[in-house]
Amino acid sequence: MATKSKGRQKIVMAKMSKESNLRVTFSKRRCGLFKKASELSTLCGVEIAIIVFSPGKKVFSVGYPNVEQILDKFLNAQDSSPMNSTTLQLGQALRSQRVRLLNKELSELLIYSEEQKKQGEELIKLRKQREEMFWWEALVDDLRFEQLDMLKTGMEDLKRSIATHAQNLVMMEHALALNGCSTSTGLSMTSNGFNLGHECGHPIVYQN
Amino acid sequence: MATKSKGRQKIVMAKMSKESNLRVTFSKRRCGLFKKASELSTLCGVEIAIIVFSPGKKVFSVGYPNVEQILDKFLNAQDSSPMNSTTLQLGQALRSQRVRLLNKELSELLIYSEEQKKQGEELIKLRKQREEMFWWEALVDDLRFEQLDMLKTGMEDLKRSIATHAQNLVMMEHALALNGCSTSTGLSMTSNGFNLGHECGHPIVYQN
DNA sequence: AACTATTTATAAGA
DNA sequence: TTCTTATAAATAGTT
Repeated sequence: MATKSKGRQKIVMAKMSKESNLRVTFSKRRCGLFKKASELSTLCGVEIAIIVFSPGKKVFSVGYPNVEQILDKFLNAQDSSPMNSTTLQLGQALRSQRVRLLNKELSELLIYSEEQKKQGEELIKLRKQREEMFWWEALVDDLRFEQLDMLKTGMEDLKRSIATHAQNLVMMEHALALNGCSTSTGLSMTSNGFNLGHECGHPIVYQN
Repeated sequence: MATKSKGRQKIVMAKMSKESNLRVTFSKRRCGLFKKASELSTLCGVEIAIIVFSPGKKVFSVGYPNVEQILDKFLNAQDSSPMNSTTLQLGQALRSQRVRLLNKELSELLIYSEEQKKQGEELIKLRKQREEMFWWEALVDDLRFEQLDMLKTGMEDLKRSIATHAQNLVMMEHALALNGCSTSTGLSMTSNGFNLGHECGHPIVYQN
């Protein structure tokens, strides 16, 4: 009786030439691989994840207990620096590879947005996260970039001079008013206290 | 002659009880698994990544062509929204699951930093990425938070009033000088042009 | 780490 | 595709 088959034959370790053979081999070996992974996880009680892209670019994945969790652990574990175990979780996340990577990506996104000279969603999100600074940025947005450098010097001088000249300016405002100039939009309109005290010995407050 | 060994025996699929056996089995099977993955990748020309945590919590990983690249592809592939294929890569990254996740983490980090009332490294990094706004933030840093709200109103009024009052202020400076007051730190010291033109019909420039 | 009897995976053919 | 079969490969228990 002739043998029904030659049985399993040794194959060379190189990309298979026949497309049809390749596809069936991929399916068989992928199943075998996933089974081995399952067994390893069960026998040794360890976590494992596998991601495979098929010849047709479809993605297959398994994970014990699940893929996402293991990827997260892996990505964060890349930070090998030994540190105080009492450090807050957020403190750890701060230094993690993943966050550093994302900072890099964010940086690229921000540069991209700026190069495109439009305010991207990311910039807006970041602004919302820092609400106490929001108004500054809104103010800056109102000015063209070419004006900022000049404005910078002007404002810095202004900041220094306002405190020392405050009382003089109030006096001058009064003098102007006597001269018939409108003060309806002037400095003295400020209804809140206007305090630059940390550079002065004592707060100087404008009032109507 | 007695058989030297009983050979390979069938085992039950459950966590191995003997710690020593478990560790050696983990090593053997992990090697076997990685070899199978390598073969699958070579034979079928596909991308594959495996991540395993050992019983001792050490992380082992392989990837063809490399782990990070495959994880990135996998994470981004999770974003199933079909979109214009001509969209820029950065535009795609903008919408990717990974970036969204990192934005969330960054947001939490920023909130955390602010709650701790200290300027964290992340805030500083973000500042450096937006250098054209850097000086504004440095200025703000010089002021205590409680002062900011008052300063806000003051500065907004100031911005509006400076343009219309510019010439009047110059006049007043001169008047003050005549009155014997020092002008060494005054507004008129500004040596650059100081332009707030976009709110005025034409630029108004201070000069000595 | 090496050995070997067995189990398990799978290439080829139907 | 799925099933079969002969053989290659992996590995449990032992040294």
